[in-house]
Amino acid sequence: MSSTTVSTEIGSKSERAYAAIREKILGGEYTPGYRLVLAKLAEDLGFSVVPVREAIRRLEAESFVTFERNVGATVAGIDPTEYLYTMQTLSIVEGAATALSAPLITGSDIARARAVNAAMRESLAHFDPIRFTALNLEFHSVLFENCPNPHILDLVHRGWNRLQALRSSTFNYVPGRASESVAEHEALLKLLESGAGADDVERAARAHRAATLDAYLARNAGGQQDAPLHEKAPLARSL
Amino acid sequence: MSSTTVSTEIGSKSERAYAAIREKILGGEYTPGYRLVLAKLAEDLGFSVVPVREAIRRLEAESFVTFERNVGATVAGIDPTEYLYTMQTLSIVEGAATALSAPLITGSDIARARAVNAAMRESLAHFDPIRFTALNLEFHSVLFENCPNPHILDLVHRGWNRLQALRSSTFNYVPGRASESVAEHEALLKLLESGAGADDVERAARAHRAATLDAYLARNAGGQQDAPLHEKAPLARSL
DNA sequence: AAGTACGAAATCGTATACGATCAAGTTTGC
DNA sequence: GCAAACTTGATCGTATACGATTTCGTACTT
Repeated sequence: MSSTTVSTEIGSKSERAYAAIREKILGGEYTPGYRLVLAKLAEDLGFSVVPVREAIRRLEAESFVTFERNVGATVAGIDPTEYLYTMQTLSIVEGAATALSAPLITGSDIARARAVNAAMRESLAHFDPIRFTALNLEFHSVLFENCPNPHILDLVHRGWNRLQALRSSTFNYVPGRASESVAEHEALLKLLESGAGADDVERAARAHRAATLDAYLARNAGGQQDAPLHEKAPLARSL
Repeated sequence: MSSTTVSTEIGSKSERAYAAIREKILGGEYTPGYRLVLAKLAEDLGFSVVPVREAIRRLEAESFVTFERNVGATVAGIDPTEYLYTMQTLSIVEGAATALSAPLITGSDIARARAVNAAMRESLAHFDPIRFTALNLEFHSVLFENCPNPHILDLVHRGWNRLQALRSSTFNYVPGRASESVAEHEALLKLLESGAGADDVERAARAHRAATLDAYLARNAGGQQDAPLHEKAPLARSL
């Protein structure tokens, strides 16, 4: 990243520290469980502890790290329950955002989404999950970014960030689900082209995400420690 | 000066500063537009500027104040557009929370809600809008607090906080709407007693909030500066 | 008289220092 | 040998100080 940040560094040090730490978490340099020590971070990043502390508190608010008083911060880990909560919440807010976007979507938007979906199918054939995940975000972005309510849009972005923080692309991988997803994308586009009502769009968008979650839950049900998730599984399907 | 850290005081100073400032905003001591100067706040509260700054940043994240670099924080004001965004977002997340709570609700929950609703009707007869607003939160809390997804519940709480920060109880007052609201509450309770499905509960909960928003929009449409809100009005009804 | 340049006051942003608190390892008493 | 109390090391929490930035008033120019 950084794309040649010119000599005049933009933003306050708190903001730069936030961005830097966030990148290192998402980039995998700081793996879940890694302890983020203020003094060490400040040393590494070249800042003082105060802006680093502010960055950490912000990352805590966005659930990238957990924070314990007088103990410190650790990178948030992969937790099946958290994954379920996040996916369910995202199914709700993203469904709403997509429905609110639908009336404003243009033909060229749909064309672009269709091109992205084609690229997804291709990346699937080449076994490139990284690219697939990136394209998946791009596809859905086209569908929800026209949402005229910035609060809802913000919640959607937070949800996607959280999924990234959970490393869901490798975490929730379920064989066969990816190709299903591509097919559902095409169905979604057809629905939008047909000028369907907001309710139908919302339902379809929710169902799409719920299907991914269900696939994950179904796989885990066959696994070993299935008690806690089974108990909450109905939540995934109820909406 | 903090030579004797009295054990009665709990939480870090940042947290206490946050709580104190938040109370003063909600209590009306700091009205919208009021400039929150770090040094002055620190003086008033008896803390140093660092924890106060942290508190301010947190309040900013929750939209209680707006913050501008090198300028400072001001208490967020009443903005019809923000009100619309907040109500619409709340209709979505609260609708979902209520629907997810519905299967877990007990008979005594419903009895309590009904009692609260009776008190609302009474406070309406005595022209006590403060009490009415407080009871309204209590009523809805009974309906959504069983939501097993803490992320969604958190979003609902943020929405209600935001409404408080906007002072919606006086801001959005529409004659006649309050009594309608009480009637809709009873209908909601009957729906829950009938064991309706999650979809129906969600729709009803959304419609209840959308009706309040609609009443506000309808009143404002007859007002003076109606252009910007009219443009966004369809959003309110679409979900 | 209006607009601009400049300077002083106000305020935020961050560095540094030190006290407070917690976890863990070590000693002591039984 | 084991448990409880103590010591120690690491880390956070906050106060204070100072530099950076913006704002606003004032004088100067046109």
